[in-house]
Amino acid sequence: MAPSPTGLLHIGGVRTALFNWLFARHEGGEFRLRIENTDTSREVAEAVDQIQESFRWLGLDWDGEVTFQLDRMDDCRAVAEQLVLDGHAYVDDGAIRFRMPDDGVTAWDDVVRGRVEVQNETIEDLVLVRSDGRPTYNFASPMEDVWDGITHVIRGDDHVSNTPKQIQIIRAVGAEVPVYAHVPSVFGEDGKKLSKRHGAVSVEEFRKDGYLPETLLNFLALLGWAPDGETTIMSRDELVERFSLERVSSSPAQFDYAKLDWMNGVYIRALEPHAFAHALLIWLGEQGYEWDAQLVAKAAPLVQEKIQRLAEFPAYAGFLFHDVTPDPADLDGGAPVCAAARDALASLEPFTAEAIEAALRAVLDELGLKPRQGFQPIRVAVTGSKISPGLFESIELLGRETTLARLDAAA
RNA sequence: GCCCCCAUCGACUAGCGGUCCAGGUCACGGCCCUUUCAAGGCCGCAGCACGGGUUCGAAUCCCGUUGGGGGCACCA
Repeated sequence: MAPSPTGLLHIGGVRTALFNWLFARHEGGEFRLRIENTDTSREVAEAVDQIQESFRWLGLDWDGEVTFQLDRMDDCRAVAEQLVLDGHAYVDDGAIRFRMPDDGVTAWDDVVRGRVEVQNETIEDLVLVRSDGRPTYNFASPMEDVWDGITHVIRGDDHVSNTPKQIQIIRAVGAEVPVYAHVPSVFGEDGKKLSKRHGAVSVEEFRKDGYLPETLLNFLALLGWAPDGETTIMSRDELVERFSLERVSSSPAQFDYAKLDWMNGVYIRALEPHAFAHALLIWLGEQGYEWDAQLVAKAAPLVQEKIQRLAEFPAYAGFLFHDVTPDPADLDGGAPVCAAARDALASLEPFTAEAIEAALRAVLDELGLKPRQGFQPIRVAVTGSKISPGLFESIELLGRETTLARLDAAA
């Protein structure tokens, strides 16, 4: 995987990285991370760290040290000078250009696209080394592939047109040409390039929105690849075990946020309760919430089946951590029930969900209210919202004192 | 403008000549369950872009049309 450090890691780039990683892990090979920073003018200072942090969070571990393209500037220059000596390149306006063949074709068997042939006459003599001495991407990249012993280059299909150029260079230096696999791009929901207006696009944004890394990997793997027609949910290990480049589709896919949400819900529900609580705690911490960990852990099971993203937790369970201000309209004439509920709960023992339910149902019976009519005002009074976790469990967690105060206020 | 690529339900896909009047998942609609919201269960809607071939037989192979995308830098 060879990102350029121009900003946050894009989700499309992650998918390309994932395919590389899955392929390497499946084959028992190595997954290498290289930063392509030859364009110093576009480099963003923190990008290198952020990219690595994103990969770490996703669990896409790379082998060996991260390499930087710019570190091999001198090596590239030396090769370019040799190519000039060999007659494969020439000096032009201070830059060094590669001499492309004028006829014939350059071809390769792309693992996802099949045989690709390009007429050499359509390829111009590309710049190897700029007049300021820095190598260009199309020169440094294949040279590094050679030096690093890269056997498989799996990248976005925007590189298809670069491939014949790189192959020519590799041949000119007498090295072995790697296997290429060009994976199609990922589009937004309008079929256009995935961009900000579609929603989250960087790994950091998905993380902030409360998606789990395993969801992202599973979802991304299915964008352009499928093991069969049935399987949808696959663990990291299963993905590694079943992945094959040959089954990567050659047609582009659209990013479906609704399906991502559904899948994240599946993963959240599959978590062990303590693991879910842990994920919640980590997320809350990252987002700057300073909520009581004990209470979060207790609240977690109440919402685990209800939310699809960790970021929904504050809206569902916030009433346990701060005051609420119910909309009077939502109380909908429920003052009498709230008053009766207050009395019923005032000295209830034990103050448990089970006992609370029994007591409140008795109240509704007395007032001749249906559950739907009676519980809703109480819910609004206690949680401040018409939508909440289970009412009785919520009340138990909230505690008697706060519950009575809120019922009083509503009454 | 010049090269190149792609094309199955709204979306992701299975299908690699007969087992497909096309299967799975999301979304959507209905019903059930139910203290709200979810979750869950059941049912449903919906597709081989179009036109020619090849073949006994095509979603699957070939050609064209249309539509979409990518590339053509001293960017990566």
